[in-house]
Amino acid sequence: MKSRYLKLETRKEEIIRVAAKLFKEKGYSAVTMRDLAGEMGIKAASLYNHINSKQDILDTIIISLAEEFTEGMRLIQSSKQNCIGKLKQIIQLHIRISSQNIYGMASLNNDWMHLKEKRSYYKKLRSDYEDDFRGILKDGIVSSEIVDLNPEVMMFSILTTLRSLYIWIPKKEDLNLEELSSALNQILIEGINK
Amino acid sequence: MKSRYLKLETRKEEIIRVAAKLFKEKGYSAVTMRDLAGEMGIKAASLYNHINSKQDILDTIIISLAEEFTEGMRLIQSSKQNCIGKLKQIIQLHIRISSQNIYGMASLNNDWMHLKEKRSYYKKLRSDYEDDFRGILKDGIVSSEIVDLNPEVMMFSILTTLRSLYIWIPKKEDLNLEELSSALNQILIEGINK
DNA sequence: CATATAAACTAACAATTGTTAGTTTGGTAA
DNA sequence: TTACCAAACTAACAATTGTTAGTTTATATG
Repeated sequence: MKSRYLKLETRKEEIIRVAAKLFKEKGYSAVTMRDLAGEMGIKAASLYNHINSKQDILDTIIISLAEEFTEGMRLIQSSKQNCIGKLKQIIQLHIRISSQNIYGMASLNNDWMHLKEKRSYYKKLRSDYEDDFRGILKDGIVSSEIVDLNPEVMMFSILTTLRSLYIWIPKKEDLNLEELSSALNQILIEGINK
Repeated sequence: MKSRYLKLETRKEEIIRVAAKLFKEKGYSAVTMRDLAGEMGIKAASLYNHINSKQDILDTIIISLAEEFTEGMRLIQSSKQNCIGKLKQIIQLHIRISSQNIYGMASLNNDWMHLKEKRSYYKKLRSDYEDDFRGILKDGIVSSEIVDLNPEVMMFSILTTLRSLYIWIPKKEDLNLEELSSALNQILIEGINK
């Protein structure tokens, strides 16, 4: 048996990574198994030695990311911080996950509707995440940490910005993640901070 | 000849409108001409009495919207206002166009990569738009109207929020556009306003 | 009535799709 | 050597794709 213990990435993981890159460029539906195989330097049929189906690749990409966000939010919720502190941690969370998985984030944002069995599970995770986010904002309003504006609009504004980081981070290699984090903290938070 | 003078919408326009709705739900690539025909209550081949190709539908949806944004920015630029005034008008512009064409905005955001001959033209329009936007922010920094933060991050934050309005507006029928406009003005502008 | 036209239809096409079956290759372990 | 196995291959499939050709239907105009 070929030893994988020293290897960083299995062949399967490599396929999923390359698939995510193609999905970002053209979207899940427009990427064919022959496109993916071509990018891997093999024939389409050979992919099936490693993966079960095209659908499976998408499921893996999206669900693993969604669960990562869920786990991140869980940790933030369980920490004893005020509203602003939690918001800053959410920004950090999005920057970290997005920068580590630029390609996958595109699928998470744009191709979740092509999930099948996993679709309702994904929607549950997303909905719970937004509920937590909204809760943090509402607490902040009650405790007068943030301005008393429609929490739905505040969440929408912050969250869509964070969800789009994957589009933007790769274009700005000169700006490091520390600077980005600092700038976003100011722009997104100070704005709603009393 | 059947009189169209009194009609609000030609059959072609109806097809394009329905197509945009389907494109929003599943993305351009995943929508088949049979899907579209089914939604119109006719057979796929019948669509071709009205439209030239599937590609043509996408081109029409995206380019007309992109040109609408370009024209809007042109008017804002030619008006004699300060930075903040222009930013508020940009917010208005996005709310107006997005609310009038919820479905088309999805294609503009997610399916532009499936343009063919029109792709470079689209990218030119978008790039020019962003240059104008950036210019307004830079002027605002020089004139001390807005805080001296990375204009790229500021533009990214505001613009991604505005570009995602189409996702969000239809879910919030209780919130009228006046309220939305007012809330966004506060959240997006006051935040960067000194 | 005769004609024209908008707008639907049926039938079919060539290409492309995801996937399967069965086979070959090359390296590793016994 | 021998056996094994991961990972590639060729060939093919049934279904689906966008689109074309030719025809029918219904309505409106002269």
